Amino acid sequence: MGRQPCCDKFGVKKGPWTAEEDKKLVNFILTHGQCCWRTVPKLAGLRRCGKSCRLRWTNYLRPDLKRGLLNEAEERLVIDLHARLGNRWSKIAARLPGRTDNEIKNHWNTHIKKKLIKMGIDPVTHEPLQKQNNPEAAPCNNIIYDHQLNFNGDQHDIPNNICAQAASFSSSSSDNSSITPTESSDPHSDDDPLMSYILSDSFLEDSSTWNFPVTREEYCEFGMSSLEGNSPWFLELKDLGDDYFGLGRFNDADLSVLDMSDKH
DNA sequence: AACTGGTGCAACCGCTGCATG
DNA sequence: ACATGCAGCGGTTGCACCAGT
Repeated sequence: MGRQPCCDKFGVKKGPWTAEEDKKLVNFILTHGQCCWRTVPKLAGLRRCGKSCRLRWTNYLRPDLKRGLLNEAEERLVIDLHARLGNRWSKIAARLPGRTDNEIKNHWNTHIKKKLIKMGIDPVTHEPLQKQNNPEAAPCNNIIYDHQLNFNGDQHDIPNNICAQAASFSSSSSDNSSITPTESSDPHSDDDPLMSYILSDSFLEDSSTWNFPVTREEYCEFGMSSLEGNSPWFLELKDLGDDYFGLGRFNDADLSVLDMSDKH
């Protein structure tokens, strides 16, 4: 029958993570890699549920995370992706390197939703609000896309490599063969190479759009930008360097578990 | 200075699909 | 084939912080 239970519910700590717990989790994952969350709390010496550890790592401790508010371009990308994918936050997050589903979901609920309502757009259907009050009104699907990411225009906040790949993608895949039927049926995907590329599987498969640190030094450098200011232990960690972790560069096995390009 | 309401975000809860025995 | 566990996902909650009164 089945497997062993994930974790016993007794003695499992809940609530905000302490710096000490963060340190233990990061140390464990950098040493052993990201696998089998069920065993992580036990092996890392944490009184947490594996689920909680996974969440903490993916939403907060992961070194490739960007911190801070989404910029204007990211916000518009989220709106466009939401119009196409709905509330599938993980799918949306997969198309925004360095952003988590939780972060995007929160940003959507606290910022974008209100903005759209203010603009007279239903955040669920992406249709004008008055259209719903008056079904007779003429359709106005372009209202959102008037300000969408324009491949030839406002793309200064999108990483250069993504734009470059979008350009080559649009020239090499004129038949949109890598786009799912649902996505390719979208009336807007044809005329926006950047969106077509981002929605395509090629985007997710192309690891060059991600910049994941592979050493502890790089983790510290990389992580500093995201955790600086709100995780005092991280300063300490940076100072301790390899002495603290007792390791230098990762071996191949470590690298393989750190490759999360297919996870989000 | 104290209170109140709004806001933002981290973390939890519960469900689902897939894997496992 | 079936029961069960796990990982992942989306919805929701709780709390800290801040601005306004």
